[in-house]
Amino acid sequence: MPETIRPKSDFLAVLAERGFLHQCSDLARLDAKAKSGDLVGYIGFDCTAPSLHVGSLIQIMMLRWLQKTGGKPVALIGGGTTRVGDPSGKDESRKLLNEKTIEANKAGIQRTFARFLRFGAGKTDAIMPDNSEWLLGLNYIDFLREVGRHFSVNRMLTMDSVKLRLDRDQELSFLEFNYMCLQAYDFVELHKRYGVNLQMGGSDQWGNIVIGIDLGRRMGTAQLYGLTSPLLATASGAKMGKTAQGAVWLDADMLSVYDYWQYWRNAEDGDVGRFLKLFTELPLAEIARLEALRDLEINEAKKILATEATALLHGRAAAEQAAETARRTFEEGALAETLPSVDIPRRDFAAGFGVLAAFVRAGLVGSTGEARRQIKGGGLKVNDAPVEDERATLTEADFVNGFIKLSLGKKRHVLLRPED
RNA sequence: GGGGGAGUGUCCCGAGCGGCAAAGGGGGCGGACUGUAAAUCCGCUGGCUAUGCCUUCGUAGGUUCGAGUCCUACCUCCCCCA
Repeated sequence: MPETIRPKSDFLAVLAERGFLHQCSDLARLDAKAKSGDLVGYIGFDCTAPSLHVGSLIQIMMLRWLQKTGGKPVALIGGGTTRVGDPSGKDESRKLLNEKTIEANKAGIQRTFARFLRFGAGKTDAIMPDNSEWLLGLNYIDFLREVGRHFSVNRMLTMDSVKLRLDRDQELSFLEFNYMCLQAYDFVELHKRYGVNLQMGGSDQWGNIVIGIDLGRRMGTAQLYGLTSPLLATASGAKMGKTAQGAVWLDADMLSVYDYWQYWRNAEDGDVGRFLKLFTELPLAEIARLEALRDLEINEAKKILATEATALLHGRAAAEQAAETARRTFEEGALAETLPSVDIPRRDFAAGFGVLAAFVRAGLVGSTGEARRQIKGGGLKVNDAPVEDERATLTEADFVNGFIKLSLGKKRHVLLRPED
């Protein structure tokens, strides 16, 4: 459907040609709105973790493009909804996060946004409100009378997210059912407070967004718009953002710049073009050239993807350093002292540091048992030599240029750094 | 309210005559092959101070030399009837 209309606004043109568009509530009028330059778009983010991960990157990029094409981006933090706890996590005893944790998480997430968006008080400067500002003070009866009467249960029952659960006889709690109401209310409230007129999100948010638009109409706001991005999966169908080591975090404290670079470097061939369009700002002509590369040559495109995507998040210098670290490690087989490292007190090596414990400490394996198994399978190396004996120990004699290099498989490396 | 069924390795799905660290998948990790890719093949996929010890099958008790397996109560979910 995006192909049928040629957007006239820069914003929608960019989204369409770079592959961000999935659904849109009223493409033509939204296009006109964007062209007139008073588009204020928001996307909601949870703050259940101290950092966002790659799964949110596509949304962040949409906000970034919005700002770059003359709109105002609003990154809504779900401080209020986080306090309730996302009920979709099955029977997983939803841990209620305390206020302090939520505040800390917010701070972490804000750091990431500051990389992609320009915050401030100007017309197109980004803002980051928190829905706890209006949700926590809600009075149930008042809410029902003023807002609740505008929700049509008939309509809500036809929403995919609801229908799916009902059809499969899966429980849908009242709390969950209300989740979309709160989100719809957020939209209207953001419109009143900040003039927000567009909500964006992943395709799974479509229903919630539409309900918000409806609510706005019934409550007499100006016309609101909705737009979703496609659900991202890798070419072989896996969900994005999860790797062996867990989520691909955007905060450098939770995932090193080097590992972030590696994540993109290891993209599948079939994903390179799409990822370049979504997660870098290279011109489309350049991307077309890169994605046409085949076989060995596509590795060059992957390196560019990794460096460009990393540069957006961590800065050009850090990205180039990660690229250089990878080059030394993989292409020269040399020891790059810029690999991720772990500090170990020097005295631990005096009596010999057990290899099993060393790999656990480096975070490459989760337990000594796993280390043992990996040794059996030939997966662990110390200074590039396979570990044969699980009882081996590391001593001062093993230091090469001041480090001991531990490897899991061919790709994951960590340096042990003695600490006095 | 009555009747019937189900909850299994804390990633998921799922088998399990009283001897079980528990079949089989998926996913993940490692190895081989490659290009730090995909596909394919092989191995691994509770913890530890490790020829042994500890902890796991919804929860709590009980029977037994021994319980995921039998009994009792409870919790949660599903189906049928009212």
